[in-house]
Amino acid sequence: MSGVRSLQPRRTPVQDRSAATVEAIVEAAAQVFERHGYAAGTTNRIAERAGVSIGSLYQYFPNKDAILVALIERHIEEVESVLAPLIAEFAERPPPVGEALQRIVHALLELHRKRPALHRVLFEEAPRPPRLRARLQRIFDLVSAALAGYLESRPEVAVADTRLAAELIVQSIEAITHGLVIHPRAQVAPEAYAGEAVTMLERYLTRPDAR
Amino acid sequence: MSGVRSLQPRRTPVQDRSAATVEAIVEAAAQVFERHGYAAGTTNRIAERAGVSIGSLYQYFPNKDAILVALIERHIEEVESVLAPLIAEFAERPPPVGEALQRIVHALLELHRKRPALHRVLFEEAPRPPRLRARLQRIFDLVSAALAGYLESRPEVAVADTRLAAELIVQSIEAITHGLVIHPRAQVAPEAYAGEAVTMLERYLTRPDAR
DNA sequence: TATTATTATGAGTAATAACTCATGTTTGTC
DNA sequence: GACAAACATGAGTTATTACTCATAATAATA
Repeated sequence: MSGVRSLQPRRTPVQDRSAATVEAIVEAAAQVFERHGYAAGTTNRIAERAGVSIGSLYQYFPNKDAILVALIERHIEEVESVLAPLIAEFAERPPPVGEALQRIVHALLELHRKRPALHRVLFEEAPRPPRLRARLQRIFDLVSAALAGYLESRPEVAVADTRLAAELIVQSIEAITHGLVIHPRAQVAPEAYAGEAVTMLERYLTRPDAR
Repeated sequence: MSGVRSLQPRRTPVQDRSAATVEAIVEAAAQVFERHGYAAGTTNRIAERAGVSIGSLYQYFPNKDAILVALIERHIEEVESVLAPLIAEFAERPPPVGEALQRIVHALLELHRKRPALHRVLFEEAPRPPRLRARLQRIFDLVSAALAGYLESRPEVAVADTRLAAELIVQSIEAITHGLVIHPRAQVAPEAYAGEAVTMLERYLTRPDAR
């Protein structure tokens, strides 16, 4: 469990049918982890669910962790594809703070609402290989830097340290959406909650004119 | 893995030496889970670490989950013992919002800083039995209600819905301290970060006088 | 001291699950 | 159609681990 094990595939798909096999395995893994968690999500179960023999699974994934990594990378790409256009737009035509926050929170909430149980497994229960941790860290830093730049560009923003503020906001949004989606509380509607979170962040960043 | 299994001990300690055995097992479990995680934290390892035979372990804990539950309950009691006096004091002599937030955040951060790795196992990696989930939910609701009452009592608080605000604040503090402690980022000092979080929450709750 | 209740022991069992490999099948190429 | 490369198979191996139980040691009690 502690040795350095490769996450590279044994064999890279060449023909279409093997590409389909790999895709089936990844999707099956998502469903199995979703239902059974990481520990009880056995490779045999994944293969069965994918309609593929256990041998085929190990043709393309050297071990169980490699399947997990494939799933996490998939999610990361999804997040990037959602955030990148927002960041680009905010750099070119910076909208008011309220609108910017609203759109970020909304986009992330939508994204995470799709498969909450799977998300819990990927980001809480399962072990996170170091290389992935580094990658997530890099993304976090990039997003924080972009947000800090945006905050600088807005006149209504009034905080002492935009860099620190950006880090706090990214962390807060991440933590709040995760918490909301992964550990839902019956009491509060997600929309009302998310709306209030936006209000909180907006009030933090801006002070009303003292006249 | 899905059946309803008792979490009650087989045998309740009567003599002092058996009480010491139980204590040794619980502490050993903390250390083993801390180092190896839940899945790889085997009962045999726990017994060995406790200097006790595996048979003794199963005299007092019917299964592995029961040990986990004992650890979580221990932590819950710790949290309660920290929050209860604060809540009581805030109800009697409500301090300014900034001070109240500061003290809550500081207290929770201190508490969670002690054993971050263990905390990750207890609250992210390991399965959470339903009964425990219900208990945590109840505590969350009680704390939120108390905080809402406090917010009502402070004139400088200016939010539309104190109940909603209280829920958001509790959730945010929980999420931020967990995130900070469990997934530390080298970039930012925890103190600066926590301080900024307090600022954020304070600005959210209060608006400067418009004169 | 004799008897009983409590506590401790640890080799052994049964179940599970990650992973292998020898063999068979399909596809592409000439 | 013949050959080779790619792909697929699944029974079996090996290792691990939660948990049991028959037995022994210690403490309380009469």
